[in-house]
Amino acid sequence: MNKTPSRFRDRVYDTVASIPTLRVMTYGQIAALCGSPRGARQVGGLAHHGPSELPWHRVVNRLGGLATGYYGGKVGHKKDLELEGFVVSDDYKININKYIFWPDE
DNA sequence: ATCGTGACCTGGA
DNA sequence: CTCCAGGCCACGA
Repeated sequence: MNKTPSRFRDRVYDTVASIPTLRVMTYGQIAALCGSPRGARQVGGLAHHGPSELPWHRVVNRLGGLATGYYGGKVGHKKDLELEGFVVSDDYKININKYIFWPDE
């Protein structure tokens, strides 16, 4: 009996895990896909306590900026992105409109 | 069980 | 792009 435990956090995990390489998704985007267009805040909260197995480094804010609370700060986030092959600006931002990814694509 | 905090977003001006 | 305010869900103590 389990009724689909598809909770918000479970969907977020699945969505983040579905992000391919060299692609990024915004918190609001994931939140909207999970059913809460205003629950972006929670996405960040899940990222803080969420499973480290997921590629949280592929998740950025709508401005393409890096996460403030990331492990090591924006610097650590920038490093992980570059390790994946991303091109991060000197302002710790990425070409969001170029790396942004939607599941429909 | 409650309370507070958090890696944010949207909309209007 | 900036500034202001409200909202959402989950986790830790």
